[in-house]
Amino acid sequence: MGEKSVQKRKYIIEKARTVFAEKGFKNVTMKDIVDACEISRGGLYLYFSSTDELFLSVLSDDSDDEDTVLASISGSAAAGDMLALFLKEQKKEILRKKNNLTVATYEYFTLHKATALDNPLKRQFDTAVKIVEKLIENGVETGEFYCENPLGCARNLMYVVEGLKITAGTIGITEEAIDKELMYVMQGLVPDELNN
Amino acid sequence: MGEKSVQKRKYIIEKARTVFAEKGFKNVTMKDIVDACEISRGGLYLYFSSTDELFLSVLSDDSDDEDTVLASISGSAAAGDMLALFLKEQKKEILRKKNNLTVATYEYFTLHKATALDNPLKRQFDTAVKIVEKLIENGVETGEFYCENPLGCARNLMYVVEGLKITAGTIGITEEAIDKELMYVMQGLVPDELNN
Amino acid sequence: MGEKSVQKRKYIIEKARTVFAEKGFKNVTMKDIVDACEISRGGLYLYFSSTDELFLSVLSDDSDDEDTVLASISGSAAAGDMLALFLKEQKKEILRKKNNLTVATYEYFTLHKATALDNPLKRQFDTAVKIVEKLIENGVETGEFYCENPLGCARNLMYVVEGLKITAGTIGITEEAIDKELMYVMQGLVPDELNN
Amino acid sequence: MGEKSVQKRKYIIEKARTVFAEKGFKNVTMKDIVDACEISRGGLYLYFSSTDELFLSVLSDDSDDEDTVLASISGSAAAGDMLALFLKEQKKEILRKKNNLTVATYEYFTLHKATALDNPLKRQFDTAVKIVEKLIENGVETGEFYCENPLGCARNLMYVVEGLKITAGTIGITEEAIDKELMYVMQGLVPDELNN
DNA sequence: AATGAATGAGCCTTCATTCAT
DNA sequence: TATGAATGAAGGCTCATTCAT
Repeated sequence: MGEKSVQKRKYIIEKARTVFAEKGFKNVTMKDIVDACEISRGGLYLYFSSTDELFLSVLSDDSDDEDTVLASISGSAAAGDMLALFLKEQKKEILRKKNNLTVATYEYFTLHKATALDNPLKRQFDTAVKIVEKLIENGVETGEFYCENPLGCARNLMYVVEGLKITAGTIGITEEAIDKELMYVMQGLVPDELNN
Repeated sequence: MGEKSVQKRKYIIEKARTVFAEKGFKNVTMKDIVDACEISRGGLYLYFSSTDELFLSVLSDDSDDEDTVLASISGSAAAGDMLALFLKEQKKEILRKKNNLTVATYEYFTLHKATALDNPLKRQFDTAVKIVEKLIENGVETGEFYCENPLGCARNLMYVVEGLKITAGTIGITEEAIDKELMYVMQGLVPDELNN
Repeated sequence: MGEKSVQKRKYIIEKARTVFAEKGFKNVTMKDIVDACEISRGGLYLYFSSTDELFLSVLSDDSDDEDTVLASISGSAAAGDMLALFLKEQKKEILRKKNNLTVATYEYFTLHKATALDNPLKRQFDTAVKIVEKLIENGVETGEFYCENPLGCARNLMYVVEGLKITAGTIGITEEAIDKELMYVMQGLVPDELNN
Repeated sequence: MGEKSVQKRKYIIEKARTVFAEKGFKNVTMKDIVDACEISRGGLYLYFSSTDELFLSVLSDDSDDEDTVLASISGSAAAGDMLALFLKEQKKEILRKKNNLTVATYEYFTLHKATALDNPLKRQFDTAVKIVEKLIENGVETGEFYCENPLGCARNLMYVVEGLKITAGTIGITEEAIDKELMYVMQGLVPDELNN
């Protein structure tokens, strides 16, 4: 049961991500994965015994990436710059066609009704809110931002991001529309005297 | 040919809605519908020949309801009251367990990539934005609201609503969290002197 | 169980014939018949309780026609003229697209393995052979034909006709090819001195 | 991809031939084949994805055999002997119960209306006519046969053979009747002085 | 007599999963 | 470890047949 080849496992997860991003969750068959990986059916089962397991692996691999991003943000640059950086990452995520797991993820958790605790979606959302809250608090301290309710503001921002993500994957959205929307949220944070 | 029995058609659509709400779109089979309706396989095909067709029927039946709601809002009450009413409807929609088609709808339009024109999701979103924008403008005129960019503000509100909807359907969300969030958005509209 | 309406029964049989001729036997559904007749499903069952029964009815109705043709041939004209008339009928049968039941009939009797006695196909074939034999014998008596083995010759002619029928329905055949073939058979009957 | 196992493919084709011979074409389901082969449903689909495809494979496998026969006839024996050999093959074909594809083939090409070019039925018929014509011409040269119109004669013979085939498959026919019929045709070729 | 909505058996097809090699 | 042929459960769909009106 060992890890066989960690490298191959990684390889499968990466290929699988593009497949899930393209086709959602339920629509993906083991054959899709097998074809994308150019391995044998049996070979895939050596590493993952179901699409469920594979999808969860893709997801947790994903949050590794996200953690990395969050870590890089936790530097000591100006709060405004860091928030801008964070939003730039979010925008990239919203726009990426090839690796956008949003719908697949929603599909998966609609099917599986994860409890709050083991729901990575919730974990990710909460983490992001906390980060943004911290950034805003820092900004308020340095006078870059003006905000009476950093947590509310952070939450608001993240709900907007969720709305943008799902809109992008279904209705479709232009880059300009995203910029406009994120800009709108940012401006709410800037002190009035700087806004003009 | 006729539509057989309009009543039975309605009945199937209603049962189907609860099934789609529970399981999303792709995960629903004709058999699920048949079981939910307690009719025969052949009987279902008399009315709908695929889950696609059935889902679109559920959706358009749904938007009838929505139009009614929007119509009722277009009354002549105070802008603030009307916006509150609108948000109350949205909250009901976000919370409803039994008939929440959000994820199914997103799934459907991820699969089908409708063009902007025939995408009811877009139509609904745009309509809602326009309504909210109008309400805000009215509110600004009467002095109830303060807002320099009614369209931007309306769009922001609707993205938050989308974010709340999808969150409710996947991560899960409490009524309090929704209230808090909608309240936060509303407060952004209230003139400072009234806010304190 | 009376005959309900003999007229309607006839009507259904006629419509059904064109359907069987177009689509063969197994390929025909009750709906095809119902549509062609523009009656209700239940209505059809009042007259025929299966495609089998209906097809057999079409077939025996058909042999009525054939009997009529054969009767008309049994006149007192010259043998050569009568054989020519008979072959002209056969040619019409071979060529008719709309009402050619050949393949459907073969299909039916492949499925149902009728015993020799109740096989209308055999009855028709044998009757035709007997008629042709009689005509040839008459022709030999009057000196119009030369033939040492009228039965063999008649049988040969009818096998050729069968071959032409099935060829027409599957490979396809031109009118000229049929003429050439029938002519060839006829010439074998004409005394040498008349042939030049 | 590979053809999986050539051996199994052959095996399925052979079993399928007996099924088509027994039941015709349209009447055969994938389940019939699966049962005859004693393999799984999925297993069959690994090799053939429809009865159409399978039937065409049976047919082309069949024409391999036929080509062999034709090749063996193209020897240098006496024309009469070779024609006798050819007719013996035809008789075997007409009589065989287990593998007689005649009706199925006619059914298939009634359903599919192949164009003249890709219709193997036409190809086979034309080839056979050509072979017989050649044999008759050879026989005439050596004085074995007497015939003023070898092509017409060859065509006549082959239409008779077609008639016998379809008769055997539907009405049923005895070996004696076939012998008698083929004999009759052969005698038409023998010079008068030899006939007595 | 006539209608046509409803039923359910049966065939088609796909796909997760197993297993001999 | 790795392969891919084979399996069979499950869902899609059609159609002969019934039956309440």
